[in-house]
Amino acid sequence: MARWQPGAAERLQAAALELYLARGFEQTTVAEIAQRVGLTERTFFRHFADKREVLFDGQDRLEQAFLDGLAAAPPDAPPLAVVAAALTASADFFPDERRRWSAHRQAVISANPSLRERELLKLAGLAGTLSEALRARGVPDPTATLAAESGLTVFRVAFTQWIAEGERRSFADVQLAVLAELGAMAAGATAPA
Amino acid sequence: MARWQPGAAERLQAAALELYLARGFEQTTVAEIAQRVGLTERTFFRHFADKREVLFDGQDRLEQAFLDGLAAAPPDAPPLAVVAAALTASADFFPDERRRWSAHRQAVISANPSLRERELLKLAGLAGTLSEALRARGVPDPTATLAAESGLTVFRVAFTQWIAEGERRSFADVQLAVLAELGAMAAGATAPA
DNA sequence: GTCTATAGTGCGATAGAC
DNA sequence: GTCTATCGCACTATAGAC
Repeated sequence: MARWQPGAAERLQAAALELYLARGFEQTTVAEIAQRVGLTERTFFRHFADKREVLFDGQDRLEQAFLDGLAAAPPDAPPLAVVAAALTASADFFPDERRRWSAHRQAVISANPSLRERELLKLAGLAGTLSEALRARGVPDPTATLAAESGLTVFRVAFTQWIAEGERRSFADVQLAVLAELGAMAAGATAPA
Repeated sequence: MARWQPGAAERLQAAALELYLARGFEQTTVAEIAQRVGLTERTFFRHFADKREVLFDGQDRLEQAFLDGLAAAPPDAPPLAVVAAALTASADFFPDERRRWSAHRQAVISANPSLRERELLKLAGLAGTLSEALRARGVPDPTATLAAESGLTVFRVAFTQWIAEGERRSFADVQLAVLAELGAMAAGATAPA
């Protein structure tokens, strides 16, 4: 028999989310999380940089999905269309089966300012990656940054709606609807009478 | 003579920014900041919730400026135009004399992820306030959220440009240029060929 | 795997302003 | 007397150093 069970990181994540949900983020100590899966505090910090980080992984894969979708867009597509392609590619990460889990995780995050901070930093990182990729395609600043940030805004708004009570549409569908709404809003403000 | 000098919070802020700039945020202890202005650690935490917060105040006044500008927009203005009015009102907070100081402060923040997190939380708070105000004007979601978030994106991009080396335009001018660029980008993506 | 610095909190005491 | 700013001390947990 193995000296330690495999999947330490995954077990720590599961235990952390449970405890954060049950008694709140601040009321949960790292020692408790580690103990629950038979590990030590020290081991927790070997896997995750800090107590918050345990809720934010898989970000790399989401980022890669964005980049893949972006790369698949036609070379001459306008910036916002390129971003839309990236967003579409990300929809695979949010199948209907994941909706409940996403809602739980989001509830924990939304309830704690320090977790909100970390979430915003991660999303800002995604926006930075996207705008960087746009610049690599030849889109100049500030257009690249504006397009990337707008894309992330669509992503966030769509995600919030997707996990809302009673929402039935797929993440992809919600995202398309929000994207259309963004276009309408921008057109409404710029269209001459 | 008074037992304590007035303006404790202001003195703590000044000392904190100096030390953060000189030796870095993490390398500076709260005890050092407090000692430098003749106060104790405990008093620092009476004025600021945590070590980061000392760099983020006056946020309330900026928020109020946004709201005032927003309230001054005509009732039938489209959402993004209302947001533009709020942005314009905020320009008073960034006169040319403040450009250098803003750049220094931003350098400290940008150099530290934990400060970036706090900054993003504050900006998200502003966006939340704006979208709330739009909803109060009768703008439905998700348009209200999209307009508010887009406005903050413009604000952030403009601010970054305003403090960039060699930039001479006023904050108001930069912001207008970015706003126009956002309109062009949105139009470019939605306009049929 | 242990040891330690530091952030941050709770409660109480003190000293001045009014 | 009340109110408020400050300080002192004990304490926990995070996070990093050794």
